Parts: sequence; structure tokens; C-alpha cells
Amino acid sequence: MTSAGQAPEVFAQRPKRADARRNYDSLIAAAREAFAENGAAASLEDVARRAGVGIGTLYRNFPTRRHLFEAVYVEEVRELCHSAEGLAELPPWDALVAWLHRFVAYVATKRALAEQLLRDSEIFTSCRTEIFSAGEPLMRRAQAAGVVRDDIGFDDVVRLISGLTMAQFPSPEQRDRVLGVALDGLRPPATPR
Amino acid sequence: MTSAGQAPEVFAQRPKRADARRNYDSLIAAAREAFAENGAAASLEDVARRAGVGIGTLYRNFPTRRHLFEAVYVEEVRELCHSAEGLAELPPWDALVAWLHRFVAYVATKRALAEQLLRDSEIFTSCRTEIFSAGEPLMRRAQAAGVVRDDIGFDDVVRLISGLTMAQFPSPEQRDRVLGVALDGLRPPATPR
DNA sequence: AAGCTAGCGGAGGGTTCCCTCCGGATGCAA
DNA sequence: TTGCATCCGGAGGGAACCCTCCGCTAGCTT
Repeated sequence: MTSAGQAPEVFAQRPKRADARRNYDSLIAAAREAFAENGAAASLEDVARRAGVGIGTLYRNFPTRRHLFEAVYVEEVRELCHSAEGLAELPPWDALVAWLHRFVAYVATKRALAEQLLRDSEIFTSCRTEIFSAGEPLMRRAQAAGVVRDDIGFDDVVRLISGLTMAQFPSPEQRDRVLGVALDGLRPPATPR
Repeated sequence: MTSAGQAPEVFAQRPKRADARRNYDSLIAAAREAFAENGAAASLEDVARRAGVGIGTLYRNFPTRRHLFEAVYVEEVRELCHSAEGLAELPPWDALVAWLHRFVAYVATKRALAEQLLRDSEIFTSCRTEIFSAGEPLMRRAQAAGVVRDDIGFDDVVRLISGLTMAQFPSPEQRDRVLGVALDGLRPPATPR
């Protein structure tokens, strides 16, 4: 008997035994920390140490550095997308802005991660899709309401916001001020209001 | 150029003998290539190989990785600042936009470099000063002419543009479109607030 | 409670890179 | 041309990291 045929599933699958699942989770948490701290080149042995497991366990769960990378990334994206729920009740412009603010927080910490994955990755495109289906409706609603210019697409906004967040800001105040400028660029050319 | 005369001692000094100077220059060129290609973690031995010199020569000129890094960075900044000359003849808004476009090209290739130096570096702050003295006058002129909002500073613009450029764009068209949006955000509000 | 097996840890061999050191080569001044 | 201070190249020891392998541990099932 073999394990079921190869899963086309890009996502690493979570193990089934209790202790294994525990290890899997702390590995992801440890990797999140290590990557945030030392960038994408963080030592895998250090990750294992942080997680309190042997290096062998790390490799069993994530055969390559990239697997680990992607697992962390997917986790992050999931949280971000989840946060889009409940915003539909706000006015169109406010809803969009609120979500973009969360997006900023997300990108800020995931700089190194994104850097690696940007090159080429099935994971990345699939996460992109997920992000789009979370945020694009907010954008379209705002455009329909006439509070956002309609000569641009959601992907333009994503690049704009995610890019500017990659810069390092000395203070949250400045970050918000700059974000405000960018958001002003989204408004229609001659909106009163 | 702004700061002529003797540079701060942080700058590696160019050697005096002809062959040594040649090596120094090809090392910087090689490093520029290698860093652009493999990111900040590029192997120093690879840099020496590209430059066609021994590893010893590299270490004699640049005792640490950071020295080499900074030398490349300074070179880049110099070129950028130099490009601000001659823009004073354009109309205020056009001059600013033209320079920001060059700035974009500069940041695009120097991502990895900046990433490293952002943390803490005397060099970085001094280059920052140089960039400011090149670009800030353009900005102030535009503000004085009333074509740029005056509730923001030049450093806000720098962060906005440089950040934006760190994102990766699938096409130059999209990059320019997004840049356009950001620039629109710089204009004064259509209606006074 | 007993057996089966998924899962664990970490030693260890291999690779890559860092950086020092010194005998030999060479530009430059006299 | 000659002398020498400067500069060159790359061998080599050490450190960090990658990843495999296998004897042992401990969940889960019956």
C-alpha cells in the first residue's frame, strides 16, 4: 500500500500525529521569527534550535528552505485575507483604506519573505489570487461609488502600497503621512468632497 | 557635486599606483554586477574572480564586506546626484518629475544594497544628505510654484518613491502608471481643505 | 497493555565561504 | 638601468552551514 498518489497540493501538509503537529507548528513560528530577524538567509539550524526540535525534524517537514519559506508565507497571507471580512459594512472608501492599512502591516514584516518568493513560485501566484479576491471587491465598490479613480486596477494599488511599505520609516507618523499621500493619488481627479 | 575636497575617512581611499587603481576600479565594477545579480550575500571570492584579481587584492582594498558595499553604494549615489544638474531649466513640476524618474531607476537596481545599509551606517546618512541637496531644491521650487502640496516634506517624497520602486513590476508601463498615481498624490488638493 | 510504526534527535561528512599570510612580481623615481 | 616600496595572487586553516542517516522514543490502535 502506498500513500495516496502525489497530491497536486502545493501546500505542505500538516502531519497527523499530535507531537508531530506540535513540532510542525513551532517550526513555522520559529521560522517566522528567524526570517524576520535575519532575513531570508537565516540559518535553518537556528530555526530548529528556536523551535526546540532537532534539525532532522525540520528537514522531514520541510525538505528544502523554500518549503519552509512558503509555509510561513501562506500562513501570513491567510491571516491577511481573513481580516478583510467584516469590512463590507463600512462606507466604500473607508473599507478600502482600512484594509490597505492592514495590508501595510502585513507587507512591513514580510519584506524578506516576499523578496525571495517574488522571483517565481506557484505558491506566490496562488496567494496573489487569494489576496485579490479579498481586496478587489473593496476596490471595485469604491470605484462604483465614485470615490476612487477608475483608470487604475487593483493590482496597481497593491504594488503602490506594498512597495511604499517596503521602505523603512523612522516613525509610524511619517509612514501614515506618506500612505496618505499615496491614497490621495487614488481619488478621482476632481472629486469635491 | 556638493562635498568636494577630502571625503570622510569612512570612504575607502583609492590607491595611488596605476595597477592598483585599475584593480580597485574593476573590483567595484565587479561587485556592482555581483550584488545586482546575487543580492547582498554574493560571494566575495566570486567578486574577485569577476574582477580578474586575487582574493588577497580584494581584501587589501576592502577589509570587510561592508567596505566594498559602501564603495559601490557611494558610486551609485554620486551618479544619481550628478544627474540633477541641468534640470533647473525645466518648469518646476517637470523638473521634479524628471528627477524622480531617475531616482526610480537608481533605487530599482540598488534594492539589495540599500537593504543592507539601511540598518545603520555613517555612509548612508551622508549619502542621504547628498541626495537631499540634489533633489530638495527641485521640490521646494515646485511647492513655491504651487504645483506640489506643501504639507509634506522632501523626505516623504523620497520614501514614497523609493518604496514604490522596490516593488517588482511586470512591465515598465505598469510601473509608470503606478508612479503616476503616486505623483498625483503630490499635487495640491483640488479643493482647499 | 502491548505492539506497531510514525516520528524524533543530532552526529557527521561534504561543501562553501571567509580571511590571513608571505614569496614573488612590478610600477615608479632617481 | 637600477633599487625598492608597493602591490599581487592564491594556498590553506578555520568556521558556518547543509543535509543524510539511523538507532531510539513515544503516540495511537486494538
